[in-house]
Amino acid sequence: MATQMKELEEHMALISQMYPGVYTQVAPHQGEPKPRRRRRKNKGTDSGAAAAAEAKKRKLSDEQVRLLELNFGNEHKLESERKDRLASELGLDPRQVAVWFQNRRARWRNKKLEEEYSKLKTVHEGVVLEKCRLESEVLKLKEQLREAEKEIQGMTERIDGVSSNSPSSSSVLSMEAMDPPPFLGEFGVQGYDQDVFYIGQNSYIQGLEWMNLYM
DNA sequence: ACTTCTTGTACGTTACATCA
DNA sequence: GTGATGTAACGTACAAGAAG
Repeated sequence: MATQMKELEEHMALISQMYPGVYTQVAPHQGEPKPRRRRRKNKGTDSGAAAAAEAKKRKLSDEQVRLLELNFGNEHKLESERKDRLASELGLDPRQVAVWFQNRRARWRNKKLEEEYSKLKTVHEGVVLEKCRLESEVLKLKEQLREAEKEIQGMTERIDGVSSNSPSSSSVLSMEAMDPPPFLGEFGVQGYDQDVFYIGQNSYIQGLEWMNLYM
């Protein structure tokens, strides 16, 4: 929970960087939140007709919303001069215009957060996929390595068998005779007959074929 | 420098309208 | 009729700037 809050704060900080002047208050409220005062209900306080008339007024007309949206599109911040001008153009109270902008900014931020979230989610899914692919590659390569080591061992044993039959050549080829074991320069081929370490080219290619699936 | 006031903002919440 | 959703409006905390 604390981590989620931290992530959210970081996210909001990011948005404030991306859209300066729109989200300016980054600092979270510290300590225990003070209890909020409950707003009393209107029901029963007014006469029925007055309440109905009041209720009718609540929703802004399509034209009012259209103009407000147009203004919001131009600039998310609302200077008092613009607020007053808009209010008189729309026949609204300046307070209503201010509230509309507040709520509109909140909706905009939420939408932005959702967009950011889905972008990050997509990236994350890609990364997870790549991780799986790399892990599978590691497994394949390990398998190849085991095969190669087995083959080397087999060949070493064959060489040993041969050398024990002809002692004159043992000093040249026996791996045990060398300490440390000759991993033979950088790639372990120097000093050996190329045929001794030959691994069929096809087996290597087959081993890499799976990679093409991802290319 | 300090306090106080004003204004604007984010955020959380409430009340109401609308729709399935 | 009812629950879900959208939104206008409100209450609160906070920051910044102006004024005294």
